[in-house]
Amino acid sequence: MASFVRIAAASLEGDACAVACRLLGARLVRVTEQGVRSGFIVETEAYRQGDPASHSCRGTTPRNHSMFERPGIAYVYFTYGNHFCLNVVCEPPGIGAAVLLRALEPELGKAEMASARGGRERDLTNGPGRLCQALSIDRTLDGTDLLSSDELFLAAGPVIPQDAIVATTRIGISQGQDRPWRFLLPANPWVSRPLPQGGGRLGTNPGTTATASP
DNA sequence: ATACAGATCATCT
DNA sequence: GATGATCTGTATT
Repeated sequence: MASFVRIAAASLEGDACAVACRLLGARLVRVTEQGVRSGFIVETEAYRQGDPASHSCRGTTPRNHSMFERPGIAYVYFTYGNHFCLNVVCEPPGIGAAVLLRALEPELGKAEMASARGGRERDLTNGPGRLCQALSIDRTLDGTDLLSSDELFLAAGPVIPQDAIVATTRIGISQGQDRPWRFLLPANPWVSRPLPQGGGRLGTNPGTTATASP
């Protein structure tokens, strides 16, 4: 059994954009009877308090109540009649802010991911619905504490330099389209889609490239 | 390469 | 009845 170093609670607390950047490079780990599946987070989106694109912006419902829980809680929602998406809550209870995990670079358990999902290897985890299917994440995991759970948790990964991160506008929303709150590692082949025009690096060294692999 | 319909359900008007 | 933090298969440039 692989050993993982859990990520510090403090790294999940704070502004959703900051946490979204901090989560890049971290591992998402899923443990079932099938074994261990894990991947490096290579793409995230921030959904903040008062954000018109966020499920939290019109208050709690039975669907989204876990988004108003404490940092480190998983918000898993069902959408478009077919798909689940996984978020990490990042603000104190009652605020309603979270980071959507949009793409992973597969690490362990690729065969189990493929059997859970089918399709091409390249499409295993490059999208929020796909990664949930590959890791067998559904609404039964809504509300899971990603800091303490043994079946779904976050673990440390390689440190990603700020200048390897690009911020772009978010995907699939109709409100708040101007906000550049999608964060990705543009050199990594597992992102859900290539850079649109208008993305900007956060750091100061535009020549740098990086992948999430250690 | 892009463009669409269809799946199928929680939530809102 | 419409919309949506999506993905797939099929059709067309």
